[in-house]
Amino acid sequence: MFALIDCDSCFCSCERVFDPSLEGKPVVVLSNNDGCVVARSKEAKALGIKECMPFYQLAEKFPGVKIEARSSNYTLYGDISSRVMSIIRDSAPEVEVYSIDEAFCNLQGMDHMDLKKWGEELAAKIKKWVGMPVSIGIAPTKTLAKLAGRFAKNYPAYNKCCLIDSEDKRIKSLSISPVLDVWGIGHRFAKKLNYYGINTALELSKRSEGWVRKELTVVGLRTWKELNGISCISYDNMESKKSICTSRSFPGTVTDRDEILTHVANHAARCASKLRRQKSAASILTLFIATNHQRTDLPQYSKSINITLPAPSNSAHELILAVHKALDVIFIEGYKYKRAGVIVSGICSADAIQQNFFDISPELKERYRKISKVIDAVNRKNGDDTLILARQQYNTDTKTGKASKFKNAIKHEFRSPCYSTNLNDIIRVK
DNA sequence: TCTGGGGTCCTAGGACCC
DNA sequence: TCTGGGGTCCTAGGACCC
Repeated sequence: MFALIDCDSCFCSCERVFDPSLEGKPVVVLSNNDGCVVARSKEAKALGIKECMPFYQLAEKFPGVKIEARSSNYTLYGDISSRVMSIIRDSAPEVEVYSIDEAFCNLQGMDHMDLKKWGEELAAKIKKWVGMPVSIGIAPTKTLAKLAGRFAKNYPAYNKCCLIDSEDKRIKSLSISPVLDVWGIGHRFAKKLNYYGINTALELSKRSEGWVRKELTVVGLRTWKELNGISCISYDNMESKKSICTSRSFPGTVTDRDEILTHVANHAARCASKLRRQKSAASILTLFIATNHQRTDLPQYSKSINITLPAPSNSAHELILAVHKALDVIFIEGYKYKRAGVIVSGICSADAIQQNFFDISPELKERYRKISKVIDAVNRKNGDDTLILARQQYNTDTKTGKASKFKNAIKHEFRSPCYSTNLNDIIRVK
């Protein structure tokens, strides 16, 4: 059996942990640049606020309604999440952290227990110890556990935990679930299925294997098997990512090549730091730049390019060198750019890097490695971006001579304090 | 008139997830 | 004025190789 533990309105609940006045009110959390809604409390969902709704439209669509908005504060959410995950790890033998607000547990060897009771107690413990409300679904496959989790979330009678442990319960739950509610079926597939007269999960599960393979590819086929009780989405610890991406939209638009270079240099440095944190290195770097695709009235341009590095690397120096080369190839003067990003892939362990004869000298490599180590140590202690490479700075203040990294900085107008991780914020709150 | 079969790599895009 | 960011996996077409 698998259990899915899912935080209820995760980001909104995190905000409420430290600001109980938000309890019972419609709360939304916004994306970077306060662009659009990425999380909604139950009350906000009830109002009809849709996921990904642009923030500025809230006032137009809900005049006179008091909606509490917060800018996203990932430092806070990450810390609360790790507390929740650590309680889950103490309660189950095998835990797979699926996302910031979800974890799967493999309950193998716990068959003798009352799993419904186990789930209810775990949910109560997480609420009591961290203040985070969670819903738990338990079933023979992950896809069915996800479905059970939805029932636990939507019907208070389940007391935060829904168990699908018999054929009757499986059929019943599939028969009342629209296909769109199934994990792995998105809007496109749902529309297609509806076209063929398939509206419930049960109807999908009764189609032939060959038909599902043809219409929904091998991915859909896995979902179909899982709905039929055959577990085939295996345990994946996801500790080492296969690709790492850092990208941002610019608050306005950018036309200057050098300014874009500075942005992507920062993205590259961030990728390097993420690679070092998971003790790996990447051999391929992808750079992409794009104009604002929503502004159909403006000329559009979107381009990406792959650079194969001479040898896998996790040093900011080498990745920045690569984005510099990459940008020279794809940048075209004259467009209003809105977004740029760096993806690193071809990831291997940092201890097992295959040397390349044509790479930079081992002495230089060693210097870069030492510099990275110092950067990590300083930034761990003093906060991200305390120490950066020169290429990452936007300009130098002519009066003070100090480097500024915050030209065109991201907007976070309604950001809550980092209550649980930043000493100054903790003191201020007290 | 008549032109194979098998493979890799790259690019681009689509679909899904949170 | 104002529309996010980070992932995974799959497919299709083109270029190129033998």
